[in-house]
This record gives sequence, C-alpha cells and structure tokens, in this order.
Amino acid sequence: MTRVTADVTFLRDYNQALVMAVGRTARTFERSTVVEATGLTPQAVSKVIARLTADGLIRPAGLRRPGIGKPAVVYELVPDSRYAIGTHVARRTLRLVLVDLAGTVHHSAVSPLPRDFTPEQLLDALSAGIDTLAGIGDLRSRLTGLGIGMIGPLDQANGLVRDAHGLRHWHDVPLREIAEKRLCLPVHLDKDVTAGITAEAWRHGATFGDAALIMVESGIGCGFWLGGAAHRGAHTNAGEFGHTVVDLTGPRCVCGRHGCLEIVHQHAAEAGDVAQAARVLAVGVVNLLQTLDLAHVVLAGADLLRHPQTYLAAVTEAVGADARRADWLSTRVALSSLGADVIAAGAAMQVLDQHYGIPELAHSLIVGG
Amino acid sequence: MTRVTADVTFLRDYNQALVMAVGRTARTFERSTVVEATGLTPQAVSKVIARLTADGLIRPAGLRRPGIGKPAVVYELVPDSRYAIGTHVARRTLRLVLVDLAGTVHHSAVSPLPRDFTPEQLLDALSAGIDTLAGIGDLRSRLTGLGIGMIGPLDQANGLVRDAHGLRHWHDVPLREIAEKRLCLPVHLDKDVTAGITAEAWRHGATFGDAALIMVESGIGCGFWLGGAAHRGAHTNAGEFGHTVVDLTGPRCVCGRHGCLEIVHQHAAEAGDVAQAARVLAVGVVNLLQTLDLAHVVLAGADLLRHPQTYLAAVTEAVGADARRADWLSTRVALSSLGADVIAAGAAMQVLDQHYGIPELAHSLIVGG
DNA sequence: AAAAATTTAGCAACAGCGTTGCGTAATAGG
DNA sequence: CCTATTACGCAACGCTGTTGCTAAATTTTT
Repeated sequence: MTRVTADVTFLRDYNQALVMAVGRTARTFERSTVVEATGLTPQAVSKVIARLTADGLIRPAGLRRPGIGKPAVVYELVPDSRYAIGTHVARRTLRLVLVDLAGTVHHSAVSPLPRDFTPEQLLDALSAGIDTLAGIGDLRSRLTGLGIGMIGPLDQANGLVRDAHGLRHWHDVPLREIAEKRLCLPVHLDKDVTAGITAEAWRHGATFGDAALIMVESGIGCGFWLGGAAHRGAHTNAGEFGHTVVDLTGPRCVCGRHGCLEIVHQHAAEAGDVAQAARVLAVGVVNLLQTLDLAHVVLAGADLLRHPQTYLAAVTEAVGADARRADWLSTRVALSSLGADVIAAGAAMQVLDQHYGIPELAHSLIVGG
Repeated sequence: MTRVTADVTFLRDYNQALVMAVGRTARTFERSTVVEATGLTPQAVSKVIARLTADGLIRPAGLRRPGIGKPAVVYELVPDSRYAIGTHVARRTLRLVLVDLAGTVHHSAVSPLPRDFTPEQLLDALSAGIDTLAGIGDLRSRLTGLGIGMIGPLDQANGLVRDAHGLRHWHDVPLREIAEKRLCLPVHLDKDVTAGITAEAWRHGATFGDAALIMVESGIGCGFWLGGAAHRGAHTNAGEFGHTVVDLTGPRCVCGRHGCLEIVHQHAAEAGDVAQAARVLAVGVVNLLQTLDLAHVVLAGADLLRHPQTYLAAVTEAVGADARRADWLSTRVALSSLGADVIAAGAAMQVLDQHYGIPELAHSLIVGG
C-alpha cells in the first residue's frame, strides 16, 4: 500500500485505483466518465479498463445510445469478484461481516467474547466465524483477507496491539502476525474508529472530503479522514477525542485530567439527561470543526445510536448555530449509514483498499522512519 | 503542485523531489545516500542527479574515500541557485524575507502597514519591498515567486481572501491573481499558520512527522502538518484552535461561545499571570495531542515569544505529565527556530515547494471537487 | 611493482507506462 | 446511400525507472 519510490508500477496501480473508485461510486460508468473524472486520455482509460476486465473486476454491462454516433460501452463493477471479511473486536463482543468489492455488507453476525478474553480465544472465535462466512458460496478463492478493527492503543504500522483498554491479556500482542499464521489470510489491523471512517469514505467515494467519525460506545473516540486518507497520528493514537478537556473546573476523569468530554458527557447521560449529553458531545464536535475544518461529521457507536435523533439534532444545531460559521463554511452532519456494522465493514474495506485502493507514497518515512 | 492523474512526468518530479529533500536535509550527500533513503536503483539516482546538476540545483563538492574502491562523488545543494520571497501580512505590519533553496533566511525586514490598509496599499508595500530584496544581488532571474502568509479566513485553492479578521477592505479579494498581475511573479497565498508549519517541516526534512504550530499572536491559531503535507481543512479554515471550548462555564468569547481557549487564555494574560496563561494554552495543546496524536509541537507567535521559556515549560510539563501518555507516546515540544520569521519564511518555502517539493496527487478532487 | 579485489559510475538495451496519430466501427440524420 | 458524429483501438512514440554489463579509480594482496 505504501511505498517510497514512484516507479511505473505505481502509475499503473494509481490510475487503476482511480477507475475502481469511479466504479465503486457510480455503479455504472463508461470510458468518457472516467476520462472526465481523471483527465487521463481516452486511450489510457481503454488500457486500464482492459486490464480490469481481464482481472474480472469490472465487466461490460450494455451500451449507451446518446443519440448520434457509435454507442458507448457501459461498464460496471463486478461486486462478487472479490470479498473481504471484517471484524470489530470490542470488549465483550465480536462482530464479523462479509463485504464485497462494491462495499456492500452481505452477512453480519455478532457473537459474545469471554470476559477478559485472551489472544488465543479471539483467534479461535475468528477462525470459526471465518470458516462459516467463507463457506457460504465457496468464497475462499475470492477472499482478499481479514480486516480487524480493534480498541487501542495499538501500533498499526507493525500490526501490534500495545495495550488494549480494559483487556488484561493484551500487552504488545503481534496480532497481525499471529492471525495471518493461524488463519492463512492477509490480515490488516487498525484502530476501530479508523476502520470506521474508512467505511464512510468508501461509500462516499471521491466526493468525500475531510471528515470525522464520532463514536460513542463505552467511551468517546473518533476516526479521521484527512486529505484523502485515514489519519492515525504519529503512534496510531489519534482520536482520543473523549479525553479532551471541555470544562477546566469539571469532574476528574479516569485519565487524571479534569472535565474531559467523556466524563462530562457520562455524567449527563447517567443523570438520564440524554439531550444534555448530546449537547455536550456537540460542543466537542464544534471544537473539532474549529480545529480541523471538516466537510463531514458522521455519528456512530452503540450508545449514541440508542438515541440517534437526539444526538443528530444536537450536533446539527450546534454546528449550524456557531456564530463564526459563515455560509461558505458548510459541514454535513449525518448518522452512519452502516449502523452497528461500520467498524467491521470498514476493516474489511481496508483490506480491499490495499489491493484495489489508491496507493500511497510514504515519503515521510524515507529517513530514519 | 497538485494533479489528478499520475503520468511519467509525475514520476520524474516525485523522485527528483525526494533527492532534493535529501539534499536540503543533509547538506552533503552522495549517490549511495540517496539509494539507501529512497530505494531507487543507483542508476536511477544517477539520472536524477545528472538532471539536477544540469539545472544547477545541486553540484559536486568533492570526493569521499571510504577506504577500498573508487571514491564516491559528494554532492551538495546550490543554495543560491533559486530564491523565493515570503511575506507575513498581519494587521499592522508587513514582514518580508528572502529565502534560498536551502531554506536559509537571508534578509528579513518589517514595515508598518496603515491602519485598515486596502489591497492597493498592500500591493504598493509589497512591490517596493520586493524591488529592494530582488535588487540585492540581481536575483530577479533566480526568483521563483512570492509567498503570502496571511490572516484568514481565506480560500487557498482559489487564492482568495474571504474576510480577513479585523480588516474592513478585505472581503472576497482575489489577492493571488491581482498580486501576480501587479508584481509579475508567481504568487502563493496561504493562511499564516499553514505557511508557518511548512517552514518547520522544511527545516526538519523527511524526519518530520505529524505536527502542529501553535501561534499566539492577537488570537490563538495553529497550523497542521499531517501525513507529510499541510492540512488546511475543507474550506482553508483549519486551525481556529483558539475558539475551541475548554471551559463550558467560562466567560463569553467574541465568537459567541463560552469558555474558548482564547478568551480564557486572554483573561489570565491580562491579569498578568503569564504562567497561568501558559498552563491554559498547555491544556489546549494536550487536547490537540489527544485528538491528533502529534509527533511535534512547535510554539510561535509574538505574544508567546515574549515569554518563551514560561510557555515552553508549561507545555512541556503538561505533555509529559498527562497520565495517559505511555512511554511510547513521545511528542517533541519546541520553540520555533525561526522566531518571528516563521510565517514569512514558510510562505517563501511554499513557493519553492511548488517547484522542487514533493508533488501531490489530488485524487480527492476528481469528482465534482 | 604488479595483480586482485572492491567500490563507484555510466552506457546501452529493455519493459512498461501514458500519449499521439490515425484508421475502423457503429449510429443518426439527410 | 452518403455524411457527420461519436466511440474505440492498433501502432508507433517518448519518457520513466530497471537490468546487464563495462570501465574507472582506489586499496589490498601478492
């Protein structure tokens, strides 16, 4: 996915990914669509389309007769040509989903995890779940890998779980490595919220700007999509949004500071005042907008989705009412369209992204990285 | 700088920029250095070096005799082969600097601006200042352009000043365009803090990770460097850090909300308690770290630099004392090494960046952007 | 002093990318 | 049936980085 040097294979992969992005977003498309969107020459697009067709990733789907002239061939993505499995590992539950190349979630299953489960126990559960999913239509050969969205902190670059909150047996576990060995599949490990925002970015396609996924579920975290890619931070620790101070004189938080968004929100929620809790969250969201200037804010998480409209209304209002926001400062606020599947689905999409997504050049890592 | 499609010219520019980045960071380098840093083949590096040498951007600077074998040719950047002028437009002052290809600031001059100056008046001042600077060593032919770092809000992509805070005559002024026409130079317009963080990134080279430049100067703002590039946000409005709420029950801010970082900080500062003001700022900085997980925090701005050690100590302590920060969560806090020149110097570097920096692929803009 | 080993440098041929030029196929309108 | 128009692709091309191999410059060994 990330490489340092740019050679011709990068060109190929990059432009191919552009076409795939168009295909995923537009459902059907033709050569001229891609030409317009990318600026490539028609001939170049023809070559890319030929390659993708040969790989079975796209296929012709009829003709378009625009009037005069030779009709254009209409193409479409072949959704069932590739699959990925995604999983959301939470403290007590394991969610598994099957996602196709178009980003559609086909099967979603939740199973309980033992209290304080060990890596072994997780692998057992994953192995069983994957066998079930992969057996459905003999997908094994079209399965590109497994994506794991997990609570942090972790070290994404090295596939390491550093010290998962509230799980005793998870200190410096090389989860990616041991899962690949055990499951015989490429594995992509990432923080839950980062996987989640990837799902949203996939579904929106190239029109998706800078965005955050706000997740309220046993704590408050968020995932970022900035500059066309997920933002993980220097140590895969971005998104500890719940532990930003919003009330200097507020109650003490478990993290040691006073008036963290999370503890203030929790107090309101525990008092039964959901509307107030939502308003507190909204203050945090506006803080994010002031800081990062986002185009999209997506709301998700089990606790939030218990009162979706309350939270949506509070955040929308706070974003709109902010006196500093001029008319050109538009931000779209929405609930996650994938609901409880966001994290798991996003994890699966990250796997597909490694193969068919837009490759990145890791020039920031060239020296001593 | 940004393009959508990846063609062979992108390869050339990209790999050339990698070599330039090495040259800027390392002062002297040889072929094997670049090979190691980039992963390019020695032959490819030879070709790049030949091109850069022909353009006069680098030159041989002796031999290195490592013992056995043919000695390696040592190269160095030719700092005076290209220049750019940078300017920091503040409410009452105009700062102009001359920066060479290596990022060294050669001349720095501040002049007052009329109260509530008009675009015309700014252009007059710029024109005069540039003539003085460019005349110094007949640099005109080696001048790549002018970079403007300015108070926002503005629209970087279109070179537009939307509505500069506190300046009556600056509503939707197409500053980039009119400056290019008047000064007969390529002009790059950007928000002050974004220019500033670019300066820091340039000086640190490829080792620079995710970072923020905190600027305290008639308000509190910050610039971001995320994922190897400046982060401007969806509407060039990222960095309104001073208007994030840190005290829900705090005093009302000019922006209409209560307990913004800026107003709380200001109250402490006006009470003469600089240490307390610094501690307030430090809370905001830790909030940023929790949110974005940064590797570097750089402190700058006239108001802050009046008490540099107080602020540096407060922020360093808050960052280190945060109970959640494990040993692997290291963040370097520092004062800007460029002092009051950061913004102007960074603006100049942005111009050089357009020519010799790492090009970007704007794949997020391909549809309807 | 001569030969061997080692490292650096570059020429030449090559593969693969997008581009350009141009011919061909398929349609609607006259 | 002819023409204009649009879509499509083969072939040649220019450019990139890569590979294979030769030459040059130096130290070490004989």
